[in-house]
Amino acid sequence: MLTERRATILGLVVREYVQTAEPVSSKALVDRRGLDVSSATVRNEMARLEDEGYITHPHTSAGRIPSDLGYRTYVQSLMAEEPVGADEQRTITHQLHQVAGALDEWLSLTATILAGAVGNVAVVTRPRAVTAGRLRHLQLVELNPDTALLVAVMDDGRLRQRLVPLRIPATQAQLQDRAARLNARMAAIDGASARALATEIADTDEASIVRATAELIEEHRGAEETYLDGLSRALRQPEFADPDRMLNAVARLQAYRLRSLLEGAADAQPGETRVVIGSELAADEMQDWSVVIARYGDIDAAGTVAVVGPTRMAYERTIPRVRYIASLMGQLLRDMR
Amino acid sequence: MLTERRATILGLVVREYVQTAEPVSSKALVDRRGLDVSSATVRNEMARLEDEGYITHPHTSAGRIPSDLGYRTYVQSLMAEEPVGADEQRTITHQLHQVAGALDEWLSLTATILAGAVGNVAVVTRPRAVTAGRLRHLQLVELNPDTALLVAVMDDGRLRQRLVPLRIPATQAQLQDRAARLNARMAAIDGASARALATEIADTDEASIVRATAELIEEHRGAEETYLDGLSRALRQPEFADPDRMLNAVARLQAYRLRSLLEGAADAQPGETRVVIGSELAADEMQDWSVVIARYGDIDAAGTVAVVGPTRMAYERTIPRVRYIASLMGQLLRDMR
DNA sequence: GTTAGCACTCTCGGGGAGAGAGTGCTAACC
DNA sequence: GGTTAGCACTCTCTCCCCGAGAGTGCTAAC
Repeated sequence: MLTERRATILGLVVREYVQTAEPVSSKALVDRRGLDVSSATVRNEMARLEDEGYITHPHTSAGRIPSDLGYRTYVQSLMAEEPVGADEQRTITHQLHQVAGALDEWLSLTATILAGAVGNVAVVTRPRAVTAGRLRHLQLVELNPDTALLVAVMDDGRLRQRLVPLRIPATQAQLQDRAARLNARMAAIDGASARALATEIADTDEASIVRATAELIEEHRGAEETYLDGLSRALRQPEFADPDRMLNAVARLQAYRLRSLLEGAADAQPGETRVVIGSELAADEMQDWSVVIARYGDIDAAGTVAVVGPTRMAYERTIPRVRYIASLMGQLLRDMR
Repeated sequence: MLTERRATILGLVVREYVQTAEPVSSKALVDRRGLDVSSATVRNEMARLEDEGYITHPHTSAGRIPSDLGYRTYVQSLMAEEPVGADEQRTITHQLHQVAGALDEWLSLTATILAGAVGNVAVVTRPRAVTAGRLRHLQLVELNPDTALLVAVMDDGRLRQRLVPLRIPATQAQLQDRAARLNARMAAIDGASARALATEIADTDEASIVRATAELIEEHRGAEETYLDGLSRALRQPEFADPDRMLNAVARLQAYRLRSLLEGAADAQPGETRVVIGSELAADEMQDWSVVIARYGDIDAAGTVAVVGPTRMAYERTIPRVRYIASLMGQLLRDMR
């Protein structure tokens, strides 16, 4: 059972370790954290905490390090969140409004801001419709008489483009007409229906346009765009002092591998912030990592904001900042509509 | 003066050092590279080569390392390019054709392929029109009665989008008309003219659409999209065994810093491959790096392909591979039109 | 239950010492 | 005169040892 005093000590161990990255000794807690018991008492309590699995030992004569369970307990019940101060809020919103207009720049900027605020790697995914994969609108632009550029606007506001060769040359006006006709038949169509429609159409060029659209819709369903920043900052943390570990970290934070980390929050509601610590992560090779993750948006479209870093992470700072940025993004997304 | 024998020795030193990443001793050259003179003779020649600045010494009792001048001489006159074999060509073209259709995926794939082929970081930029910054076509899509999505197709085939709020609600049909009208007035317009045009227009909504278009055109002029891959592979090279150096490398290969490296080839012709070695790079902090760079495309639109890595680079492999990929991309680009 | 005291353990950094690798030079050789 | 064997010399690299220091766990006293 975690008595009040042991809980206090566990909290102090976590805080001290997060700050210094050194194993925490009983003496350090008494001296630097103002515990009013002796170091011997702390040692006894630490031994209990270790028995119960909250902290560990790198070796006999070293201080204590929180275990995943220790961090989990800390996050769940010991930690006091450090609110995002008024100044910091102002700075963040100010930075965020620098690029209003282009969604992709905005997302990449958000990753940069969040990474800066928490000193770790930040990941932001582009908002996607939950139902994602329907066409909102298509356009045809003449590039030359034999080729049209097909531009598909998807229901989440993203664009996809493809070149379509034309058997029969067409002018821009003709393409416009054709696009209008197709839009009428393909309102909010999904990939499968578009593919079915393509087979019914007699006109070769029109069929190939519809087929290309179907492909674009299907491609689009699977694609998740992620924006990442803060890698080189995060690598300065002492856990990566060893070149092998650093190399591992770089290799593992390639965008396409992040997907599995972010999946854990696919079912989270906007407003909810999740923390996944060390061994709680499904990926075996990420046992030293934690992820703080939130969804933003609403039923129409939602994306993910996350911070990824070593388990030794300032959770009390990171969690409210991820939550704050997620709520800001939700708001901005609503404003955009 | 570089006698024939000294040139041979210099070439061997470069090859051996590139392969082993260890300072090259006189004995190693005789034993492993089959020179038919004694190691003492090689030592004499090496001393001369060092006087002339082609190689250096990390310390008294260590072997020799090529200097930047040594590499330069090697690349310029000693090296025999290692051609891209038929198998390798087939593999590359096969991979490249996997994603024909979507330009951005194609570029990112190209970076991956090139990085794999040379074992270093590869960078590819999206082709841009030399005259870049003219509008090809604009489209308006209704999102809701008060907001339209402005999609601009630029003369290099890239898309830019922006939300435009509407004072007076409009239907898709009305937007279509308006787009057609504006396209007629704004054919191949550049940013400045578009901006001027905006002031002449009375209709508030139309003026704001034109203004937004002007902004998109101007944004577009400056933006260079770069695709990068191979970082974690390159970091495995022994020059990054030291964590500080590795960290530096990661920090420096952020896309936005690469721009200055690639600028050196802005005036290169497609087909030409340039090599910039160590101190020849303008950036002081990149003295240990080399860049092999080529332009691809033609007068209408051109982009850059480059490999970035330590000066100890297999130039004879890298150069032909960069050239080959660049020529392939030029070809594919032509096919797309 | 708390604490002082103390033996014990483990790490970390510094200091040789020795091995090994290479060079530069000299003198002999072809 | 170029080439080479031989050798002294230099420098690095690795291993090992040792002492200092940090911390713990336990015991006995409070």
